[in-house]
Amino acid sequence: MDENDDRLPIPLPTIRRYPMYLRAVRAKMARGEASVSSAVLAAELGLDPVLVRKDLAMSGVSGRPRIGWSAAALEAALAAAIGWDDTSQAALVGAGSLGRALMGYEGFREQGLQIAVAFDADPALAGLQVNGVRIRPAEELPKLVRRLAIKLGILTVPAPAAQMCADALVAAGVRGIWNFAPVQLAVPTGVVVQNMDLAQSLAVLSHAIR
Amino acid sequence: MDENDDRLPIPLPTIRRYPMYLRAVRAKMARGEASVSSAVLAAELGLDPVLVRKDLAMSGVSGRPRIGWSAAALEAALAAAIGWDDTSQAALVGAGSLGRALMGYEGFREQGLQIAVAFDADPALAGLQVNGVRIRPAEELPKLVRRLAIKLGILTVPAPAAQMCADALVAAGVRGIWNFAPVQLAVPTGVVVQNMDLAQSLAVLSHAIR
DNA sequence: TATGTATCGATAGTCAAGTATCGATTTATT
DNA sequence: AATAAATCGATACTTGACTATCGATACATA
Repeated sequence: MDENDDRLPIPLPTIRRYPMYLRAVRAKMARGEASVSSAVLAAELGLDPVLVRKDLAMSGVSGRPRIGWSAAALEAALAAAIGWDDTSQAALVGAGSLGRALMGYEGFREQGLQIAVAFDADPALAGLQVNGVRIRPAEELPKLVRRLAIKLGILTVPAPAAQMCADALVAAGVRGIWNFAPVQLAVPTGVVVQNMDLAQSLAVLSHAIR
Repeated sequence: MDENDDRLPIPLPTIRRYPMYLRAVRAKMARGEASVSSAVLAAELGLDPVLVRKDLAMSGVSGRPRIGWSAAALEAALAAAIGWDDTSQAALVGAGSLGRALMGYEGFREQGLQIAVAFDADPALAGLQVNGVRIRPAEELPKLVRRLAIKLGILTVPAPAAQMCADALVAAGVRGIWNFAPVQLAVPTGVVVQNMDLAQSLAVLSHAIR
């Protein structure tokens, strides 16, 4: 199902909302409902119905007046749009407390993500197993990531080590990095970095309640 | 220092970038530099110099041509704008692996955040101590949060429990919730929710490398 | 002292996201 | 069969963030 529509590039804000829609749609399916309407989705998620329709239309499916959208079709289209339709393997670098927390997170499965390997520079951690994945010494990263053809790296190392680890991941063939370190990474074009910065989020919150 | 400027409401994207600036400025101060220029900051952070100037101007400080901005003044102004100038206490709810990882995170200190108490429904966790903070049974939440006058809640519980815990926090007087659960919380007006949704971030990444 | 240069600050312009409105379509009801 | 109601889809509008340009300022150097 890789008929990847050149309809239009989907706006980033829309992509960010897709997981919300996907969860809501899956919940409806689990309750046996075959269709969903923009009005109901909007009410549940606190959005404008028009925005919901626009977002869903970007995925390529069409709704039917008076009925809504086919839940099954939506589920498939949304998952495909965000690349969650098939499982992709990831390498986690930095098995500190945050890294191990992510390794233990069950939710990734329904997001098409599987942490296939984990690495840490600390020899004391090597050999430890979390959620069925063994932590390996950092030296094995280049060979293993390349051999497994892993395209996604999860970076949960302390800030000073982040750039070095990112370089190693890129050199091993990774195409995207999910960066939890509070550092602006420099990567070659073609490699995508998504920052998961706690500080950014916290800043918005504490500014709002100041 | 609560002369909270009615200059202009600071745009949200700007607020999100403030932590980046703040880190960069602090790094320069640590290296003994008294001034920073928009050009240098922009280059380091991968931004446009004009955008940097606009962002920094929102904080209320003025730069000097040919010199740049006073690092010390910037540091103070940025920290004040995002409410990191004085330490605020937070209550963490849900001491699972993610919750404990956050409790162990050292970086919060320089972001003016101190996790003062932690709660969990699991009696097996109650009494356990992480990073100097003891985990308490959930029943004590209402009384303790109110007694300590805590204004910020960190929600790291499983999705089904999130709304209930949010309600409890709000009832106890919390004004802002940092929500790590993949759920759209319903809260009364006046209470701010900031979602830290792993799925949103992951969606952008896996869509980009699809 | 005069000139050059790096830097800020303000104005105007562009673009994208979100909002509002209204017509089109399909099902339900009488 | 006709009418009503609910919902989608398309168009225009508004808002806000970012970008580009240019003049103003202050320090360095000759």
